[in-house]
Amino acid sequence: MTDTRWRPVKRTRTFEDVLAQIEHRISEDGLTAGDRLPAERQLAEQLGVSRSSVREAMRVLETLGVVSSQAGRGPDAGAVLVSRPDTALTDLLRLHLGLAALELREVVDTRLMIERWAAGHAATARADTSALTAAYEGMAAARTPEEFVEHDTAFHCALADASGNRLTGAIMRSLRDSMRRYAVEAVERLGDTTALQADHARILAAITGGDPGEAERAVTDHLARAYPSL
Amino acid sequence: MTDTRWRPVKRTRTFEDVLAQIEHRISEDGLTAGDRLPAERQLAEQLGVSRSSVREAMRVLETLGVVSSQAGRGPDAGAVLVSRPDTALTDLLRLHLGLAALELREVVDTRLMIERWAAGHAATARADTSALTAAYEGMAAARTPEEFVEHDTAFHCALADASGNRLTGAIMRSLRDSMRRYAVEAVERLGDTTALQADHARILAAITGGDPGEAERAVTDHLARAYPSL
DNA sequence: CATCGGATATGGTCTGACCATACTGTGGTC
DNA sequence: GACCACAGTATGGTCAGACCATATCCGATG
Repeated sequence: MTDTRWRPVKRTRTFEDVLAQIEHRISEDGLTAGDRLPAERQLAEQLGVSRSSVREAMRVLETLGVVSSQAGRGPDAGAVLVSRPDTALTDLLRLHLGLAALELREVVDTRLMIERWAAGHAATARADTSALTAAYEGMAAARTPEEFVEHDTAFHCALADASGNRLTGAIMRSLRDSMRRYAVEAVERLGDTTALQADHARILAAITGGDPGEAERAVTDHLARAYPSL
Repeated sequence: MTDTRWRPVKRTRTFEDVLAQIEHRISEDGLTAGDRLPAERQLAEQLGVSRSSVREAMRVLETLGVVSSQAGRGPDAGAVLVSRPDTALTDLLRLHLGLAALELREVVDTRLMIERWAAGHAATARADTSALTAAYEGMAAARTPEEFVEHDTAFHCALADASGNRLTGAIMRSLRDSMRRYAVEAVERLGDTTALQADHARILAAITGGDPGEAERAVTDHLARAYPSL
């Protein structure tokens, strides 16, 4: 009998092959954000596959925040490499929360972890606090819970960015975005937001004062107040 | 003249509409992992779009670790809802690292943050350490750097899982996977791994002993030894 | 020189076909 | 009745070709 004993466990799908090729090009040619990928039809011909398969690969890359497609003609058109992990992370968290595969508590705990860490780092590094201050002042003018949450989100994301680590910043933004609706509920339940604002002032002061320990404590107290049930 | 003044700012693409519909169904019907989605052709007919658009939406969901497609017939075939954020996160990190949009230092810092946090929580909760012990013993038998890194990864992922937070566990696994190649290089550069193993023993002891402070210190010291340049 | 309009390149969508895969049911065989 | 072989069929995976929408480019025209 002929050799039929092995057979690969799972056939790699064509679009996965396309993905591998593109990823290989990126690392091989040292492509970075701003560079353009060949057009879909051209890529399909180069790789000897149909345009559909190329398109499915593009969709994956777009989902991962690695390319951005633009129709039309000219230097801005076509598939351009970008680096936008935020939206990808947000989609990921939102969907898995919707699937009940993640609990809100896990998200909030992770947030607490990141914020404590970021606050400590920002204080140690005496980071630039202009973005933090701006968000803090915006909060004072907020009239509705939605508005408040919006500025609150900006404050906490600025805090994460102040740590100087883009990855934690991106995770933080995604965590906030995916739980926005719960944040609004929490603020409505609390009613009064003056205490939350005072917390922010304390965090800000600790960072500008360069006191990491106090900054971490302030963040911990703040989140304990915002999510008392957790 | 007819009303042409408005025009939506950006036309939503068909597959995005499909995505929104599917996501709506998930949250509305309370679908969870294990449930099946309609077949591609059927979904296309229901939504009044082509199968290509449905397929592109499926590709997105698959990329985000939310569905898994299987050809054939029967209860296991078709698009099944799953919850596998790990692979999605891994792909995301790997690609953005390849794009030089993230630096290794940021990844390692994030890892340090998670591991300290997880070790502290695991110690506080007196978590089950059987997985940790198994990985620790596997490490002793490792002959090559690759083998060592493999068991080392298992140890650190078990550590993250021991915190009881699936999100941090998933992030940890993705961080490790996306930087595997650098980990092997680091181990090769070090040569001797006995010190690293002693660190692991110390971490393990702190957790089983229920001492969060010591657990965090042990993790910090361990990573400082493994990545001295950072 | 400025402006307008067609040519063109690009992504987005649709249709219909075919293939590979894996279960389902049917019928025959023992 | 139990078992097995095989055709049927529902599913995802891929392909080819067409058409549309959009945005630039470029040449003709004033």
